[in-house]
Amino acid sequence: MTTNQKFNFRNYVKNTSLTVGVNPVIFSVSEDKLKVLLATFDPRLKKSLPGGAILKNENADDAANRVLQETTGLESIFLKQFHVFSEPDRFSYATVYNELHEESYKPPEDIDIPDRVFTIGYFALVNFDTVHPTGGIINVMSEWVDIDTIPELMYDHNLIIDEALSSLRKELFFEPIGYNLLPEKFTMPELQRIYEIILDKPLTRSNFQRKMLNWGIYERLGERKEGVSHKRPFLYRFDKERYDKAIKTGINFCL
Amino acid sequence: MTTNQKFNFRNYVKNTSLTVGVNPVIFSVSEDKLKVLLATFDPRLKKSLPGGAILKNENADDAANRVLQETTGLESIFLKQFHVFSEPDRFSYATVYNELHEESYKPPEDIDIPDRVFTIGYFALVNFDTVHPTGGIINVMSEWVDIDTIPELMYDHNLIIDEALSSLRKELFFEPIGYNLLPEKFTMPELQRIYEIILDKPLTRSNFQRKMLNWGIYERLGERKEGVSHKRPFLYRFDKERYDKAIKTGINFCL
DNA sequence: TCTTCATTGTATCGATGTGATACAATAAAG
DNA sequence: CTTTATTGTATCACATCGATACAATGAAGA
Repeated sequence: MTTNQKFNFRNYVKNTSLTVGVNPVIFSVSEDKLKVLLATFDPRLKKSLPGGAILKNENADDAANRVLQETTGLESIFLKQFHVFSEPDRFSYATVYNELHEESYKPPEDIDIPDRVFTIGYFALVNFDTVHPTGGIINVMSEWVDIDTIPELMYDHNLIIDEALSSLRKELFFEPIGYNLLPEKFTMPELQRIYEIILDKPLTRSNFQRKMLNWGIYERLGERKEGVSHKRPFLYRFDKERYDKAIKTGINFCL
Repeated sequence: MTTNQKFNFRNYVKNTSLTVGVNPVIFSVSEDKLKVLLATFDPRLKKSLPGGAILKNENADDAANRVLQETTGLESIFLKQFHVFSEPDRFSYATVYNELHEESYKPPEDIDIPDRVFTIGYFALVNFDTVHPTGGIINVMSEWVDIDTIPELMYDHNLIIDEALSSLRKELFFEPIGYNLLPEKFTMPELQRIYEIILDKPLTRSNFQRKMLNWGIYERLGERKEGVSHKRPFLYRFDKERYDKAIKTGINFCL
């Protein structure tokens, strides 16, 4: 235990102009593909993730939920913070202006433009069919893009998506979150496709079904799926009560 | 794909005075207990985690490493970001001044004091014996405290420690990080105690040993531990090459 | 020197879980 | 009525797991 010089506020280097924002990576599955919602800020620029600054009275989760709501119209869906991106030069409005080929960049004098922006990465899971993408507040429009064909994005947003996907895969080991990508009622084969698409590898059908049933967190409904040209699969629903009970007795969701 | 109003910088609410910092939760094991390094900023105040602001040319990892170095003298040890704490009112210098019972708080006029501080939580694993705690730059001193007897801390630092411990436990499933708490050469019973202490539950000795050997990431050295009044256990060392190989072929580190 | 005692390395047993395969049931399409 | 694709479930061989047993060992104590 050693004693040091006394703290002095002057030792802090103040970042003169700083913003902290959020960037949700919004995943969905459609047409057998994992998709991410990308935003267009200006058609002349590269695409980017949806995002926004954290406002005065918000915490980070509030901000992420707000951006999600603005962008997808959805509330209270699966949303999880996964990483902060903090490189000093990760963000600069000068870059944006240069890409717009506006005459040499000079910051507007009556507006505060941050020198530095931290962003907190979130990943969200939504059911494709319930979303009607809008541009939110700050973007012109947004659209779903296959995870395999993501173009070069603004700032470090390609990195953010990579990290989001790997965090999503990790999270599958701790929480059975796949059902968030499906409608309320779903079949086992549908759930299996979700896992196969996220993990990008095939799973054995009978073993997958056995494991899901053993978890005991899905309620088999009386009905079966209609309109299929073969044996009709059962419909299931995620059962929060059974899930809580399973958690208490200690279950692991490894595949 | 819908079109929205054009982005306007004025829609951003600028946080007039903002700091982003880091708070490493530094874990070690000693005397069969999991310990956390706590700092004292002023003896009249509650204790807190070590921490500091992210400087102009640093990213978050740089800052966390710097604080760790300032506090423990150690470099390049296990350090991992786990969560951002962002409540609007989580931090206020006014509170600090009030606790000091200084006459009604008035911010110093020549110094920038942030209205709001975000902090990025890190957890670190260090070998107790190699650390000689100092107060770092901003604290008077620091000391090890048992995880079971953490007192009420400043700000939201109790919450940060709780989250750090649960993140540490999660991480054990993905990476065999326990050895970071031990000296370079260690025995299997020593490693088992680390896991038992972190997970706070007993493990069966023979099965633990079998599993560790099956992972094939620890090299058994020729020597055995000396000076024990019973059969001398083998010494092992974490083998980075074997670890990388095991990762490639896909291993899971569940206990 | 001999005995005691705590601890370690390893083998083994039955129970449980896993991957792979098989097969009957079923519902629309032809 | 047959064909075809898919589903629910059973089963087999094998791996892994928890629990127990036991010989080996090295210092401490008699």
